[in-house]
Amino acid sequence: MKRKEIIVESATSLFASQGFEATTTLQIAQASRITEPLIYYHFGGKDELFTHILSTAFSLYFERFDALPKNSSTELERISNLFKMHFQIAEDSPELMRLIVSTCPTKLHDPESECIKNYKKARQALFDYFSECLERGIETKEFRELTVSETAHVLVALTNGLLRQKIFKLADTDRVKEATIEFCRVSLTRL
Amino acid sequence: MKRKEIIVESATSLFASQGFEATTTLQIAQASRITEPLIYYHFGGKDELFTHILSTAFSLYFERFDALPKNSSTELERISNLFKMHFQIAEDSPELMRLIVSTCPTKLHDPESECIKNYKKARQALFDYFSECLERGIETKEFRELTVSETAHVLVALTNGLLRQKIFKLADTDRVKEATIEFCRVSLTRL
Amino acid sequence: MKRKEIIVESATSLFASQGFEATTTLQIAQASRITEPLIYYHFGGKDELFTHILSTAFSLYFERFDALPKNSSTELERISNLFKMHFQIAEDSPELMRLIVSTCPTKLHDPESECIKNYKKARQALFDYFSECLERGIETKEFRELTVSETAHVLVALTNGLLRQKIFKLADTDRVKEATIEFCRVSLTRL
Amino acid sequence: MKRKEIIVESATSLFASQGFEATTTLQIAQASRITEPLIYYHFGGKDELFTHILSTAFSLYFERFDALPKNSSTELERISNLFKMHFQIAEDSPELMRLIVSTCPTKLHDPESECIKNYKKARQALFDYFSECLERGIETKEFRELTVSETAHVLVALTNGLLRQKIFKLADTDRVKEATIEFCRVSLTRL
DNA sequence: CATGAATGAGTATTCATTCAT
DNA sequence: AATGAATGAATACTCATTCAT
Repeated sequence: MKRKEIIVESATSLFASQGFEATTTLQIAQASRITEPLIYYHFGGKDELFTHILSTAFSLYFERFDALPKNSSTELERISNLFKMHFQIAEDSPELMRLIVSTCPTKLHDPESECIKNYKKARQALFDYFSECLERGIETKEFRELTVSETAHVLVALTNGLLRQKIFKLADTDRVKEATIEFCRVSLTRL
Repeated sequence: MKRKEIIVESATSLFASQGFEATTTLQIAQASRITEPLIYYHFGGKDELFTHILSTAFSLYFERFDALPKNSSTELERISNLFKMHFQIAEDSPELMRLIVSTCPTKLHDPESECIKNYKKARQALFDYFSECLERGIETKEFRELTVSETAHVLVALTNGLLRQKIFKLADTDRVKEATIEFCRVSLTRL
Repeated sequence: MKRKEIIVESATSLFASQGFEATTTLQIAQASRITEPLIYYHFGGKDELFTHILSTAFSLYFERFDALPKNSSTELERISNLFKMHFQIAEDSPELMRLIVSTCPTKLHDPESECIKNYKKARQALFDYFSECLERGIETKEFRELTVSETAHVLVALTNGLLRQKIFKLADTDRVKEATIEFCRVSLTRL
Repeated sequence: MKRKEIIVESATSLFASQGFEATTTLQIAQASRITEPLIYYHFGGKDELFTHILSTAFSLYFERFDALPKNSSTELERISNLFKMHFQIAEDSPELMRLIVSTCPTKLHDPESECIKNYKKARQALFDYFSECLERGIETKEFRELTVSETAHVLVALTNGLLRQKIFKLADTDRVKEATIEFCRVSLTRL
């Protein structure tokens, strides 16, 4: 593996576990078994390195998001797909996801940061996805009558809560995944 | 207001918006219009001050939690009460709640920290509360047959997700509150 | 002597002999027998410390300039006074003068710097002083007919050249002072 | 133009405007559109590059100095020639001259440096030239009786002051040149 | 209760320089 | 002749903390 990639890996791991501020360039250098200036040579600085990693994380997230099947036999299946995708991405790239869910809030005071822009974009994508599913589901009588926007917000919150639970290993997730889908199925479908 | 209290207020605000690491004792001192040594006189240091504030935050949380009515006519109402309590506390003490939800994850690597202990304790309390409600509800046929533990985890995740949504002002929350309760009502109760 | 003053002294000496860029905060700290952060406590940084010293130097210069007797029996005496003043100030405060003549040019590319502003102000004062002397001298027939502005520029250049000669100890200055006055006397007066 | 020459040009410009210390090899490389190691390939390092440029500057200076006509009808003309030569060289090679007059003083603390050696050599040449002119002029009664050595120092100072004035564009120089020669003519020649 | 002065230990960053290719 | 990658040594500056008063 190239040294540039090693730096990214070490830094991702450190940022994810300690946060941006608590991670020093020296720690990154030592974890990568290189010297500090090389970080500057390849990435220009701590901030840029962080931004680089974060944009990788978001790219991965949006990639997975876009790869979701556009059409399914039922809207419940599409909702279920989204939940599963989140469980999966948290399993595949726990550190990158952790970076997103736990480091971004620290930077919320700067609404111009790439971090926050992507964070909001992701939230919006989630909201739009759920809204569309709900609307279509109601139209086709798959779902009961419900307030689309509000319920979409509930589902977004649920998704985020579950993602955190998984990332921070706060609960056995496999069976929770089933329960989540069942929970939503009952709530959304007519009977 | 006493200077000691002023320090606590300024520090809470700074810690909540910037995080622990990014907040300096100088910032706290300037925001409080006092000098740095006074922080040491009153609290012994930055860590102690943070711990002090955080324990206040958790005290407040557990206080509200314990103040929830033990008995209600229905278990759904008890669940509803818990949601409402979270919406309320996020409204009353946004900074303290923000401190809990966004600063604690940064400290997760140190499982011995007071922060993490309380965080897990709070999660457990939430889980136990939901578990009890679900069990009782199933017993009394108020709720349908469902897997208690898993569903409790779903409800915990939902609660956390909603709390974040409220704290970071990511959605209009009043109507989301109603939608949440309705969402759960339909999912949990028998038809 | 207070530590703050010690820092100023050491820094002046180092800046004067090595220039701004080549002088490090560590050198200043060691020469002052204090630690680096104290420089930041008292002066805010290397730049501010330099600016502080430089403004002291210019204050001293303008003070001496303003203290020159406004009226003399002859204009030649006034010109002579100005030369003597420069020889004197270079003798009394060689380091401060050295700072002005050798460090300012390095900063010429930033025309907004306090350094350059003062440098130009000093040049202008010199030019105005000589111009006035020449004008009056011509009026009273003390001096021959000559082009005031151009000759003033010559005298300014001469002053600067002499100041440098003295500061950098490039010539025995006592007798040069006499020769300078004599040189100008012959050139300016009629016969 | 060869890359080696481009480096010299860029470096000259940067050294002249910012000084030696404030100029980095990276700046030179970027200004030359080459990479840093090439500087080392061609010149061995920053110091050597600087020395190379400086010796070019002094070569140019001494060349012009030596090219001055050895004999003239009057000594005043020879003095005038020297002044004119300085005005001319400052016009032809402002950056090289600027390097000499403003960078050398920074290095004065190291009397062994090539820079200082040349600087003193140039001063001495100037002094000798003026001394010879004055001596001969007195002998031939072209000049009045005056103290040769001291007056030579005055003329050296004047030359330096004028050179600076020109280099740093502090005065309109064409008419100052005339005034300088006239100023000296009146002062030196018998009535 | 409060502060001015002071510092040890870091912290991100820069710079001249080297080396393998 | 030229460069991408890499580094040792330094550099300005920060921070939590202490202490005498």
